[in-house]
Amino acid sequence: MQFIFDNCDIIIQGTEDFSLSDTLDCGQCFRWYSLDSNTYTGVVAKKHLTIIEKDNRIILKNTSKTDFENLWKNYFDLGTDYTTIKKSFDSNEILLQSTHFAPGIRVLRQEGWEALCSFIISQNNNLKRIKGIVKALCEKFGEKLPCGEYAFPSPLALANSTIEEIQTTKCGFRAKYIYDAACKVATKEINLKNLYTAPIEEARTTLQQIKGVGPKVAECALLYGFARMECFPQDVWIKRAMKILFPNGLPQCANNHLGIAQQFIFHYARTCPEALGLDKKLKVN
DNA sequence: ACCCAGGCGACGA
DNA sequence: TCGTCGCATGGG
Repeated sequence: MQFIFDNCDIIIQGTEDFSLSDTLDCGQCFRWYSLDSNTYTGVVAKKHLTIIEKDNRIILKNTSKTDFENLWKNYFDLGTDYTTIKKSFDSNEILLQSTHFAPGIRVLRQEGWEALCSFIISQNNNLKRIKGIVKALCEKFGEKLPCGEYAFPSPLALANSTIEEIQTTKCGFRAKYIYDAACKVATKEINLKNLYTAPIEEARTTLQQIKGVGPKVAECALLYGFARMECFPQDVWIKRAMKILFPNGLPQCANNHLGIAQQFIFHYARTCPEALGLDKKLKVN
């Protein structure tokens, strides 16, 4: 993978391990929208970005070398060698199929608070509604940026609001959970900075002190928001896949990259359940 | 009308 | 400790 700085654009060459649709539409993030089949736009950390994919290149439009080095390179985890990781999965047939199905998936390194809040919203919900609620939350409580887009709301902005106000975003019963998370984070009762390096069990326990955060939401927040690649969120799709495709448990070759394996399996299972025998009526609890 | 959605908390046994 | 049920809202 090579990076070329062309005026205000960043051109990424060698994109066999990076596809916008695979990465941004695989269910891990909620603030990216496709304008057409090869253009996406989104906001991360108060920065708005348009990205184009064409001719085996990915172009970050109208940004800067500073933002690329300080934000985007880390956000898209461009320093990690996915070729080697995917190769390590090849000894298992199902993992091989899942990496071949969407070879351009990369697990994003999202902001911690945004990931935590977004995955609280994700519970008993679907992707379209999650994105709609997150969008409404940003527009109501987030800082308006010069470009006209909105940043993800700070914990303090939500803690200074009320459950009733938060409910206007149509998040339903999750409003009280969002509020509790915002209060605990804003007051530093829970210090998110510790979660990057704390022992993983301690990090899980800490997050589950928040109302509405159980094992699954905590696991997602840690994986997507705090780069804890040893996490393996088990939602209904992963549970179905485990039952049918991995009845004897995950193969050992997945152990060093559980979070990445999970994302490939999740996307494969959710996108083509029939071909894999993953009937939606399959009970997993 | 009914069921489901990247679950979780409350409650009863 | 473990199973069951309700939960807000919208789409199929």
